[in-house]
Amino acid sequence: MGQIRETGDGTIGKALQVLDLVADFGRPVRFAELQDASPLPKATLYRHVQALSNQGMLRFDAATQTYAPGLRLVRLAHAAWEQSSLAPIARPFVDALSAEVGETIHLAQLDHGQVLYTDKRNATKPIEMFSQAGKIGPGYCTGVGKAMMAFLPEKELQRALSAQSYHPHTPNTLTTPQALRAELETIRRDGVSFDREEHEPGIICIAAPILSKHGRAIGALSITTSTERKSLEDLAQLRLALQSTAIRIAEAAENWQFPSQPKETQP
Amino acid sequence: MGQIRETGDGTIGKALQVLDLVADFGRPVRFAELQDASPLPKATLYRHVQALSNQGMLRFDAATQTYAPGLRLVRLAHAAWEQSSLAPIARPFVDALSAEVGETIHLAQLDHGQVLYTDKRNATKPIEMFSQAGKIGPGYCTGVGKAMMAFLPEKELQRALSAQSYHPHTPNTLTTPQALRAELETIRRDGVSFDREEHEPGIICIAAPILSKHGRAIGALSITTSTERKSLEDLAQLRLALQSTAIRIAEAAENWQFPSQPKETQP
DNA sequence: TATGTGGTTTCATTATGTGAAACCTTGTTT
DNA sequence: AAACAAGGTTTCACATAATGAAACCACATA
Repeated sequence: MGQIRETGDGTIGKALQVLDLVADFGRPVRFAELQDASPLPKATLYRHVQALSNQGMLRFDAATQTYAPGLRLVRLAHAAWEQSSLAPIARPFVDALSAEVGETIHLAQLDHGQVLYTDKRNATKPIEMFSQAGKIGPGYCTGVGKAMMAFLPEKELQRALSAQSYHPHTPNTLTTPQALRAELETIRRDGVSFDREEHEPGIICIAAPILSKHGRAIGALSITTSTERKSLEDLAQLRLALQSTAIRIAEAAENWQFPSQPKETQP
Repeated sequence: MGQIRETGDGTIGKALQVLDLVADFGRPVRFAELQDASPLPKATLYRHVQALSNQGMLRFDAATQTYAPGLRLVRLAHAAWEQSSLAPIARPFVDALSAEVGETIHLAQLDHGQVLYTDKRNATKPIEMFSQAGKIGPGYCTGVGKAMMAFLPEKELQRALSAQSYHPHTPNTLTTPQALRAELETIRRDGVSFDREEHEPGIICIAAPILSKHGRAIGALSITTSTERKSLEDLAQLRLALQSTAIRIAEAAENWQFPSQPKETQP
């Protein structure tokens, strides 16, 4: 949702701000709507929208006179997903865990204090694509979000803490930075986090961070279920399976060198 | 001032060109590599790469001193995939076809003369995400590419024809615009296209365009298999299933109105 | 210590983006 | 039909912001 990103990278920053704006609408938008939502003056906005459309970053539908994010993004995201996300490395491990526990699995990474889902396995519906990957979620009330925030260096943590909305999605939602910080302390000790119906009623999960060798959270993994199917105690039983998968993903990530790395010539 | 034809859209175009460049490397790249591959002068390139990194469109890995496409793209692509691609609309139909024929299904759209895959169902491996969607392929030697090009208006067709590389991937590849144009003529009559091991030896497919009510190709659908599993004649048997699915997707797309369209909004 | 390669910053120059306002275009009201 | 309004596009004088040659820095390797 309303994602505030530092502007100030000149024209490029402004143009990308426009791109975000269109994406955040979640539906095709008319120019006038963009104008209302953007601080940029009409003419500037117009030219940027124009340039982005020319470039395929936006798609202009002549019939409805609306702009939507363009297909070029899908192409670029393919590269991003393969290179900048944990997903390709984690995939076999996630597959195995999915088969083992038979519940919904999420793989997530932190992006500017928000949770970005980069992979998913659904127990019942086997096929999930961009419809799930690329989705964003809040950090303060999801298992993966809390698991990652718990292992953030103080400076980044502060930024992340203040970037949260603390909207009370359910009675269980943590609604203050203080409460969240206390919870993160516990999570840091335990090594796992729980979502106790904090985001959606009836939905619970257990999550574990994927830690680099320096103890930084590079992602998180979760097992999600509904209160109808399982209890929090049931989920706690899966802790070992979850954590060992998370650790194995971390190891794989550490050893990961991109195919044909332009390394120094070997002796 | 009367100038030579501009290559891009000013600064925005150049920056996106840089983004493409990084993505096309397919692996993390050093600055110097980009410099070699880009016409932009060092300083300009540097600043653009800098701005894109700040903005999360690129990710700079301090350890390896390399740039890779950033996660922000994944988030944006999610929106693009949902709004600008046929995939969400086509999904249930693709599911059904996949279940019916038990072979690999591709959904593709045309993007600047190139084939952009926006969905896939694999008979054997059920899970495919960004690893497949977002991939691009050539237009002149794939079933979906030819199916879509066959229903392009002349002007766009010419551009698409001249955008092809005509690299002879196999002995069966069509290697001239003339040969391709003739083939497209046939396809336009038949309503389906075949890939007769033109892209990869042993891989064949049957594809059908997804046509708008004006006869424009808005996408294509294919059933792919290997010569070991099936023959071209076998694939031809699936023509009806394929075409009826394509038609149903086209209908669904025509009737598609984005949820809560901002039609008239004055109270 | 020299030498080279990869990366960052400077600075004068001007191309480029900027934004108020005028201007079309299309659809609606009187 | 005329008048109006809203949405969208173009103009133009101006100043910001991008440019690119070259200098500079950091850190390797010889």
